[in-house]
Amino acid sequence: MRERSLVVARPAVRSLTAAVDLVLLTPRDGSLAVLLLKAADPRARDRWLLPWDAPRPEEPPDQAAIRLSRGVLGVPPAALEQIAAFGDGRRHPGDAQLSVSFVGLVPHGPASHTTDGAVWVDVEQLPLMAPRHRVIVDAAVDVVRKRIDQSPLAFRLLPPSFTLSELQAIYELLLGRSLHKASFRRALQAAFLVEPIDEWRSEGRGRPAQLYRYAPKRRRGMRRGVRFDLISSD
Amino acid sequence: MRERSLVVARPAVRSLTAAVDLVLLTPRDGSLAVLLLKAADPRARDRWLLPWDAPRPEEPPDQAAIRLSRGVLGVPPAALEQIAAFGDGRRHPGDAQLSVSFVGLVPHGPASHTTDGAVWVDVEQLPLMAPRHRVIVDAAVDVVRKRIDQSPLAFRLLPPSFTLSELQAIYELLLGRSLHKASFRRALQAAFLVEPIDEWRSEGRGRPAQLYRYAPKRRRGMRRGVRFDLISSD
DNA sequence: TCAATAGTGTCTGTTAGACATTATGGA
DNA sequence: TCCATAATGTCTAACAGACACTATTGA
Repeated sequence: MRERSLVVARPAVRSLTAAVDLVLLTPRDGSLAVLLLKAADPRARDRWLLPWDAPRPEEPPDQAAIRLSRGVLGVPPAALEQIAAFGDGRRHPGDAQLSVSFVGLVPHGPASHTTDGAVWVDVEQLPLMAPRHRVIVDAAVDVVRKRIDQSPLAFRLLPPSFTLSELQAIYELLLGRSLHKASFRRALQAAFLVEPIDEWRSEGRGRPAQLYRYAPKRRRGMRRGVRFDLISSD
Repeated sequence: MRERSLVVARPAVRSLTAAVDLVLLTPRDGSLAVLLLKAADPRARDRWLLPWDAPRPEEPPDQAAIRLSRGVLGVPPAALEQIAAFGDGRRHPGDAQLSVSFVGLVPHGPASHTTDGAVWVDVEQLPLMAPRHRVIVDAAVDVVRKRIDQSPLAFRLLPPSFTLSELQAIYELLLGRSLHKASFRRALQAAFLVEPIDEWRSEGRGRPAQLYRYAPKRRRGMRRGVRFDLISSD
């Protein structure tokens, strides 16, 4: 078996064309929006693009993602997570063989100052895009939904002090479903994630809401038994 | 801001050196083992390596990972999941700028036939390796533990028919902790993942165990409220 | 006073985990 | 017979989700 000994021999690195593709998400009008750029050339095959670029020499991919965010928004994202590397046949706007993709979360405030040609689009109403960019956006939303209960992503979208209703709204947006108010607050208490500060905020009509701040205490003990939720049917 | 308009202009792809690195895991002696290769050159900086290679022209990274597995084991892995792309400063044995890494699961049977220079090593007792390979192995175990309850990874490590005790042992191995027998079986029943076949297997002393086969029915409804387990402390 | 939102108390069905018990083979 | 393993029944504490209720403001 010649194939098998080849592997033990010293492999040699090889070059390929690579891009860093960035999915910036922000809460907007009660739903999640992704930042898309309009192609400079109107005759371009793909009218709408994710921000992307080739990493510069010696530049790690996550640094390239941050640079992309600064380029379109002027600020780095409040949270940045790698999605995956996509290198299948699906077409990339720059025909990169490999796409290292990231998802960045952006709070609502600074999100409005974008460069020309950049628009926030509801993730449920995407326009026609390059096939690879399309799957990257879908994967980005999946990544956020899977990691939200294991990293403080939601808090990065809020100012230092916030009401529990605001926090719940962010969770509902990122998870894509509504949560039960009392259960949400009980779970929060049990997790020792937030603590109340001595301030209240009155917003229009109802009773003023107490403000909280993110103050994670030591993590709780082990999670319990195996849950077989959401098993994919292979 | 000149920086900002640069992004809207058409980026150009650029080449960089890339590798595909593969973490093959198998159950062995009651713990998880990873396949390492001994460096061909004994004066090499890194004595122990993960199987890796540059992807061939036009070859998707996952295909390169399967090719690597065939090279060292003669067979493709029973399950393959992408870990991530690592492109930070940590040193790679081939000095690749970017590592697209995969974790493959291999059942115990065929796992013994390895090429010369390939050994199975307990993941808890890793030898000195290149820094990037070290973080890739750690990330591989994390990926398996996070995806095991959302994809049928455990079943890929078992023959078509198996006892529930064998299945539980695989879960315990992959999760790295012991599970409660009655709860495990209840969860299994509730998930409609397996069905009994009309066979029993007697193994040594005790009562013979009924054999089961993997037969996932339609997935269950939504999972319930937010769980704040295992929140990382930022 | 009403409307609207914040926040809490209580009940119920589900279930994880503990424990005990039965079942069934081999030594 | 004793022992080891399989498999199941029962109890309890924890908890998600539902519902109702109180609290507190602006209109």
